[in-house]
Amino acid sequence: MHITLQERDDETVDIYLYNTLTKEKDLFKPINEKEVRIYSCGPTVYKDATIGNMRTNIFQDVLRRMLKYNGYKIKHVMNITDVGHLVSDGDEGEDKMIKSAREEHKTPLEIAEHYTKLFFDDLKDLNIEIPEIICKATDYIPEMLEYVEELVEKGYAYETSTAIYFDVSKLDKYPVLSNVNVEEQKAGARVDVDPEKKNPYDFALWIKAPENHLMKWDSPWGPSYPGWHIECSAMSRKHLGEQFDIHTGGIDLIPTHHENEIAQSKGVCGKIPANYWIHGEYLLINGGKMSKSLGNVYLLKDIKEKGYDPLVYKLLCYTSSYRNKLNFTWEGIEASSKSLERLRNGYQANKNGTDTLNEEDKKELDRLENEFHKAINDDMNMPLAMSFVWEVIRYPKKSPKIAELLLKFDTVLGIKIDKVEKNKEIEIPEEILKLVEERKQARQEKNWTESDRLRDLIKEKGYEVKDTKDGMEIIKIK
RNA sequence: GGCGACAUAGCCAAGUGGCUAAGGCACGAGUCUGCAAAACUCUGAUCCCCGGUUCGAAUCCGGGUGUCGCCUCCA
Repeated sequence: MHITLQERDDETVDIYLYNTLTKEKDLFKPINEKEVRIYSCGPTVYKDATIGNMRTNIFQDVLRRMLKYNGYKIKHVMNITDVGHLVSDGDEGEDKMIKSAREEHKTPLEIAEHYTKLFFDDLKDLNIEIPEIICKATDYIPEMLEYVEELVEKGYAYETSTAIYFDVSKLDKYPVLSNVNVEEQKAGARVDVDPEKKNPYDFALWIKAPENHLMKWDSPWGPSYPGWHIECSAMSRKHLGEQFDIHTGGIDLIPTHHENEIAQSKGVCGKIPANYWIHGEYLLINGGKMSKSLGNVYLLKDIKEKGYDPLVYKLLCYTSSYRNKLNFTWEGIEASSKSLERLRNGYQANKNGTDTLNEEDKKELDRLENEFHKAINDDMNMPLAMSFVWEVIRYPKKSPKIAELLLKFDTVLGIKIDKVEKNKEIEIPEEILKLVEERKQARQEKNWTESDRLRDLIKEKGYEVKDTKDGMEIIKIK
């Protein structure tokens, strides 16, 4: 077996990634042989991140982990948007940060700090690796300004009384990711667009600030602030250069944010910044979209409050491809919760296993390891990959060698397969412990009627007692 | 109105022309155990409908039907 993680060797398996640019699964070849450079559009920190947001972060985490499994080093950049993301993507309305600040009676900075912290708490709960570089938009104002000035110099931008706009008609092709006919769409364009815009699809690079605007900076155009798209272009160029390997985000970012990022990049250097654009699909709630008006917005906190390990949600995400809509239901969470428990039990069984593996076993486990590898490399086919994990879990022999293999799989899965849940006993109240002790006594006396009565009584009080070969196990009923 | 996705066993879901259509959860049967739990074993689908291409299709093409998403805020 070759269960130790090592440098890329002769067992290299090709990686295929579905690329929104080509609409195909493309063979992945990084620009640099050893290091993959990734940029991910991170959160706008004006409200709680939903489990939908987290689904995107989970798929990005799997991408990182899969690449590392293949021996690559990663340079992953994620931005934190703390300015410039307006309520409407049509460059209208107020800044989300400012709106949130007003509503919560805080400063934009306080809002940003608050929600940034919550965001990272969620990542930690989900065992999501933190990107190598995290960058806040407000820390890169000079870089953004420079970028806009370059676009103005090169003739891709123009000034109106309210903003500096990008002129999409200067590009050879404007929407490159989606099939939209700009000419046809012009007729139905929004009515209340800025009449000074040259083309309906022109977007704001830099916005002139009204008198008492909370977040503004000095610029050649007076006190002003950045548009939403410029931050990603400026920060990705700063940290990853004009061209890097992979750009990720949620599927909703395609038509506006990512098209505009590409437009900016093409304007400044004539290139599409990333070779592979990977987008995660939506999470649905009970078959429909998640929205505030339907009252079905869930946070990771909600899952935790029901007593589930947050990693149950991560495992739920693995039941479907990141490119398919995934329907969130509590039934699904319960199913994944059972699965996680069984995976962890299976790991422990192997860790304590004493079977010796013969050549045939090793061959079969090698086969499963290889199948797993092929599955994750095939555009992160986690449902398929999981089927091989289960085959390893169900393997008739139990051995620490197999536990090692499962740990190797977990470098990609990140579900803490070696976690042992023993912490719950701490919370058991005195009263219950007394009943448990009485029941233990009854069992020793083989007084089964009394023993069962006490078990029922304990259950009525909200705890479940199970007899295992290592003694009694008490858990709180959800 | 424009663009797009999806439709596989009770539920979730893999599968992109050809071995007996993965896997998980639930249900049922059984082994084990004082019983229960856990663990383990066994059990289920011809792939929305119609037509076509092909020696051969869940997989390709055409036409339906249905569900959902985007174009306006959202990962």
